[in-house]
Order: sequence, then C-alpha cells, then structure tokens
Amino acid sequence: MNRLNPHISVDCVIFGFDGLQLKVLLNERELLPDEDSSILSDLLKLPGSLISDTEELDISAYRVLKELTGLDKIFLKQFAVFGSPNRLQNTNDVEWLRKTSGMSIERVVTIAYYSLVKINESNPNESLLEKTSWIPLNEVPQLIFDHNIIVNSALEALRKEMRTDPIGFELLPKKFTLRQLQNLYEVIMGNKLDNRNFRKRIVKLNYLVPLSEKEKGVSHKPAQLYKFDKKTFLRERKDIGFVI
Amino acid sequence: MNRLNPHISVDCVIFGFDGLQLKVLLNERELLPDEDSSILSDLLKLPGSLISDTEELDISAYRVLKELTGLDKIFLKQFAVFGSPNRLQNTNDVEWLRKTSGMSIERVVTIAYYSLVKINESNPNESLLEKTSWIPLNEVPQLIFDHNIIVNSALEALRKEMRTDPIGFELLPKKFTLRQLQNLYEVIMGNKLDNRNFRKRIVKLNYLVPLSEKEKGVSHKPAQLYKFDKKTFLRERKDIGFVI
DNA sequence: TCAAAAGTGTTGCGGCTACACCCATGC
DNA sequence: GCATGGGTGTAGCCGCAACACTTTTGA
Repeated sequence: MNRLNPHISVDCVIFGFDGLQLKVLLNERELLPDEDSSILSDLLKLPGSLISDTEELDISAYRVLKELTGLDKIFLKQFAVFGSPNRLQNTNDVEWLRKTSGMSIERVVTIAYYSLVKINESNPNESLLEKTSWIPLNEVPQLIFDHNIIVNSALEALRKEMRTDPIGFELLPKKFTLRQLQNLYEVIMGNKLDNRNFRKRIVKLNYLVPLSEKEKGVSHKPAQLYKFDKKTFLRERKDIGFVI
Repeated sequence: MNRLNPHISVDCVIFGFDGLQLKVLLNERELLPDEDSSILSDLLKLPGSLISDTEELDISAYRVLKELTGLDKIFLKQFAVFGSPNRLQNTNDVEWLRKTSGMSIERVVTIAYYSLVKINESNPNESLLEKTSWIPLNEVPQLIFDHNIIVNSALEALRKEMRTDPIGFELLPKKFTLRQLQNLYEVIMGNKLDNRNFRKRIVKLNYLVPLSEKEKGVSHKPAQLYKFDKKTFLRERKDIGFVI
C-alpha cells in the first residue's frame, strides 16, 4: 500500500445474519500506551482505514474487508458520506488516529460502505492485531467518532435497498431454508410475515430453486434447502413499478 | 467562505423539467488565457466547487446551487462519490482547476449530489461570471473530467429513488396538470403510461389535491391544476412492500 | 409419544390492465 | 367548425391477505 491520504477514509458497516439476529462486525480500538484501560476498555469502532493515495475507493473498502474477514468476493455498497467538519470530536480518538496513522489529522471525510456477509462462511483471520466481534444490532455500544450514526444510516440504506433488490441472499449461506429467509426479512424489515403467503410467493420465483437436499441435525422435521439462482434472476428480472 | 480544501469537492447534477423534457443545468468552463478558443469552445461542466475546510458537505452543495440558481430550499440528495485516482485525466482541465482555485491539485474526491428544481421558478442569477444553460439529457455533450459519468449515474439514482419515493413533484411547478405529471414519469422512467389508469391512480391519492383553478392560455380544453400536499402525504404514507 | 418446526389450500377483495369516445377551448 | 389535448367507465384477471391443521423428525 502506498502513501496514506489523511483527508479521506473508508468505513465499512459489515452486516451478518446468524439465522435469528442481524449483527455488525466491530473492531476493538487499541488503547494508546498512556490511556487508562480501566476507563476506556471496550472501545469499539467500525473497520475502516485512511485511503491510499493511488487506490480506488472501492478497492480501499475491499482491502479493509479482506483484512478483517479473509473473504474476497463479498457484497459491498457505498451508501453515504460523512464529512462534518466536527465529526472527529473526541480528542482521545483523534489522538489515537494521529498516532496509529503517524500523520497529522485535521478534517477527515469518510466514505461509508455497507457489506453483507454470510456469517458462518466468514473466516475472521485470527492473526490480525485488531480484534473483531459480531455484535447484535440492538446491543451496539457507544462507538468512537460518529460511528453509531454511520451504523444507523447503514441499516436504513440496507432496508431501502431491500425494498427494490433481492440482496437478502448475500446474508445467507449458499444453501438455506425458507425459514431462515423469512426470519431474515422479518428482522430487517421489522414486521412479521405470514409463512403460507411467504412460501407461495417463493414458489412463483424461478430463481429460488429447491435442492435435492434437506437440513440435517435438527430435532424436528428437516427443512428443504434452497439456493438463489442469480443467472435466472438476472434473466427474468422485471421492471418493478414506481410510486407517484 | 474559508480556506478551500483541495482534496474534496462537491458536484451537483441539477435536473429540471420543462413539461416535456428532462434537462440538466451545466456551466461553461471559462477558457484560460492561453487556451485556444477555436478548439476548446463550449467546454461544459457540472456546477461544483472544492469544499471549504469548515463547511458541512451539504452546505457546500447548497452554496453551489444558490450561487447558480438563486434558489434556496430545493431538493438535494447526495447519491455517490467519485474518487478514482485518475479521474482527473485531461491535463487542460487539471490546469484550469489549478489556476482557478489557486491551489496545487493532486487527487480530488468528489461528492456527487443531484438536485431537482422547478425550471420556471428558477431564476438563474444573470450576474454570475459563469454562464449556465439547461441542456436536454439526450443532448449533453462531452463534459470535463468524469462529469458525463456522474450525470448518467445521477439519472440512475433518480430513477431508483422514484421507484420508492414521490419526489417527482420537486420538478414541477407548485400548480401542475396531470398531463405534466404523467409526462414527467414517462420521460424519467422511460415508458408510456395509460392515461386513464394513471388518473385513476391519482384520484385515490389524498395528497394530490385538485385546485379550484384551471390552466390558462392554451388552445384546447384547459386542464385542472393540482398540487402536492406534503403534510397529507407524510401522514398517510404507508409501508411499501419489498422484493425477495 | 411428545415437542418442535415444516409444510400445505381456499376464498374474497382490491388493484391493475386493456380499451374508445365525448368535451371544452382558442383560433 | 376544426384542431388540440382534457377528461371519463367497465370488465376480467391476478395478486395478496386472512386464516388452522397435518406431517415429519429427533429425543
């Protein structure tokens, strides 16, 4: 990586779904030598980085993701920019950024991405210095800088996107049950769905194909597994309407 | 305005609708003293500006708009970021930016906004140095830097937004006819609509209210004028569905 | 045999589409 | 009186919501 650009950063809100809850992947912000760990323990932040001067923005974001999850081809979407001149208020946090980047930091405009990963397929690379953990969305503590605002904004953007594009599959394993899919939509959209009607809707979609395989190791009737067939989806995609 | 920040700019794609066509407001890029006007005439660009170091990003964008249209409270939406390290290829254009800003320019990341204005209510401030003109979308010539890409991307974002939010009214005068509204949707969405069905849809919307006033000075049956009642819309807004 | 979740059909209503003719005005 | 766009109604189909019980498995 090249020279860092101290004016622009990328931050990633990485969403994951464990079958029941929607979670975010957060980093621990290392303490500086002179910080009091008893007061400042558990400082969390979004994974992010100043950009390199020669790097495409999206590539910077992919780099952050790759370093954190070890995953390559995952869903990534740039959804907002946060650039308030006073978004870096907390002087401890600014001091930390100054020291870890080794640069003089003034105003930093950050390009925010959200990313959707399949939780059980992600392989958090344990050898990294920064520790990461999946935090359920409704248990996210106070984060550094304006990162709480960024998380909320990402969730809004995700909901909006899900109104018009079938991106939910990015959060599920390749093979999934209809129950998982329904839970996913219920959790993100925040409303219960009638499961009979939900399933009827699925049956009509040719791009959701049942596999010749069933769930295993559950102590009840095992569910049919499905996969999302992207090719068919792209072929059959129809123009959806609009709101006046 | 304060010190300029030579790393970050805002650019605005300003859409207008004249009742028939969707247009974009473009600036003429002034020629430098040593540029050959016979070769480089008619250089157009998106209205934009480097940001001031103490300014909120949105405020920078509003400033650009205010200077250009004289209008205050107009619809503005941040929709993408363009930050490729080599987006400023054309050396003439970079030279121009260097000279007009008086700063050393390396990489500039630009925050892109689109804006919707009511063409006949906009009062382009004639006293400005930079000349502006409304260009129909399908006649936009080559622009400087990556501005053509930004325009196309803005149109995409506008279409997407119109699928889920009733923002078309921002492009129409306060009082408008249903024909104008229908033309607007046809032009932006790119498909013809059945006018009987379109009107039936309108009638069901309480936030589209007929006024006790008709179109004037047309050589055919004058059309009923309508207005958009935002309060009612916000009150009655219902959750729209989602795509699986 | 029990617990736990999977899976399945029907009916009624409302919304969408397709389609063709009369009306009011200015010139 | 004619040209121009404004404005109107109906019938069939499809999609969506509401609603409760049987099935399969592991323990």
